[in-house]
Amino acid sequence: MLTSRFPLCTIKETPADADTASHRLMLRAGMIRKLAAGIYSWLPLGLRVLRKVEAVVREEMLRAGAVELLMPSVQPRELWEESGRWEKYGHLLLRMQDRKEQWFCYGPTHEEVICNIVRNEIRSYKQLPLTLFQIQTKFRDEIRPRFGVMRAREFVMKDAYSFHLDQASLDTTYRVMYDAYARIFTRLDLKFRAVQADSGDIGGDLSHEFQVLAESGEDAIAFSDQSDYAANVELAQAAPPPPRPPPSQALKRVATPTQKTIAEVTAFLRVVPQQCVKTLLLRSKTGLVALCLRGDHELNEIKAGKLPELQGGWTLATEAEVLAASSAPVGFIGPVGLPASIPVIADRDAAALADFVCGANADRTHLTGANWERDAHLTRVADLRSVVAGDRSPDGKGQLKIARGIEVGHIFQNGRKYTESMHVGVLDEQGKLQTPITGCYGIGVSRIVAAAIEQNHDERGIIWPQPLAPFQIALLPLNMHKSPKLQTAAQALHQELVAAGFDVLMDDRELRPGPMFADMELIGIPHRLVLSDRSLDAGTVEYKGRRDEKPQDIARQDLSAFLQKHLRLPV
RNA sequence: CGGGGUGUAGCUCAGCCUGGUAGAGCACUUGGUUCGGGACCAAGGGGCCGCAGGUUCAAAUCCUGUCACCCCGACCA
Repeated sequence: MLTSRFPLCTIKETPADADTASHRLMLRAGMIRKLAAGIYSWLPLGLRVLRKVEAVVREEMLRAGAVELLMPSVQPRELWEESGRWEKYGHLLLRMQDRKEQWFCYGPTHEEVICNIVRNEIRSYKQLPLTLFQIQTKFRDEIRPRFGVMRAREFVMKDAYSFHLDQASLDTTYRVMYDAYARIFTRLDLKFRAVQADSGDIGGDLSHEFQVLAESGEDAIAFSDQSDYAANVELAQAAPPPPRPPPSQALKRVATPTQKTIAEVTAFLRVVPQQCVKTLLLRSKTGLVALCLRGDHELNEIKAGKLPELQGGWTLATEAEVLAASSAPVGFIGPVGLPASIPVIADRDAAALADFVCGANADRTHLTGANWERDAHLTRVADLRSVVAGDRSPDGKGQLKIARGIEVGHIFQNGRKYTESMHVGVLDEQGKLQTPITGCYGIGVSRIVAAAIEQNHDERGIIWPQPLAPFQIALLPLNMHKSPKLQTAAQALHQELVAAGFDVLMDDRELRPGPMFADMELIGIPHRLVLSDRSLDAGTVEYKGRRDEKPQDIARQDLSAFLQKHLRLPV
């Protein structure tokens, strides 16, 4: 490919509304352009990268036994009403009407459509298990799109759905997909972790996320430094604390005239936050609920949401409700002496404390030497808190560390959630109608492009991992327009490289060397060959890897062997 | 949805307070010089100042409305 025929669209200045490295570099390198909030065009250069990701994903899905199909991006309302998600999906669903005023949505995901296909086309257990996938543009009307294509409203996703008659079959496919995902991200040269995850609104039981490790990631993941335990912090558990020691102190009231927060109380009473219990009053559908946490821990709202007492949603109690229930303002609530009608649920670590400090349910007063059972009723113990770095891993091996990640893949087992509501049925060996169980498996194809850049860039631009690079080799003949013999040599080398199967971009613009080098480094082509009259006379070609400090001269006759050795042929 | 901000040339922005013929740098075109790390000189092209009303002899500038976009939060596979 010649730069004179391939619009590079690079820009020197940093665009105003680019917040992260990948967003900035994708705009500067001319990969994408914004059309509206969270909606981007893929320019030729960006599309080449997107296609490379797709190719790897497609190849590995096919290798894993999945079958490709393509479903519509626009879907009728009726289908979504069957699953109940026309209402439930909320504002994330982009709705629209056709000329007959029939309602449609732009598909944010395709469970409904795939179930519709399977229920119409698959009749017999002999056709199962079946895994279908597509690579498709999706639209989710995110409240706040940001970071370019990382959290866009319109994005490219690979989604796969598997159908099974029994759990063992689903487990097998789930494992196959897990392995295929690991192979995909390994092939793309990304540093990633597979982590246990919350299945969220998709619903279901078992779920793993594939997180590309990056400082700018929106998710926090916890992993053991000595085992392969890894989980999203939404879900991660710490090892349970040792049993509670017996009480050794008497309960004592202390005046805390102005101290409301844990930090103020611990400073005033000269105790550590680990010896305090903080109490949160929540308003649930059925009444007030008190949750107790150790002073240095934070409530994990996803874990809390799974408590039976909080089914159907909850909010923090208002100041008035707190005052009415505990006869103390916010800041002085504690588990001792709360009305019996309020269940007290303590996090495991809070429940393991003896002789702790807590609010006294009286204005400007705290308690020291408080103990569960003796002083405070304990309805139940649960895991309620978010893990912190340094917690012991739940498998007993090592300590948890916390890193940030970009979610690029998510696999779920979702039971019969969709097949039941969508009335998918197949006949089993006995001729009995069975509702299949399903798994679903997503990969954020366009997000991977951004994630790869987050992991691979420097101050000059992108540094593509070879499998993602839009071109493998940048061929730069310096001042070629001045030298007919250089022109001839450059064209010959270009053709030779193309014939050898490499993706080559030759810069035939009449540019000075500086801008040429800068452009090729910005767009991140991993290998650079420079030809000049000087090198021609010396019978060499200059080679420099994108990460190399210095270029090296390769004898012209050795070049082919050199490249075969250092470059992988494109997929 | 709440709070804050911005809309002026392809990009980054000045001009607005204090109304009076539309600006700079970068990018682009042409000519010349330069030529291994984002050159220089000269000459050009390019803007209904987001949109709609209003005030005024006169509006990018003041007023009202509206739309879009950005940031923080809430929210969110």
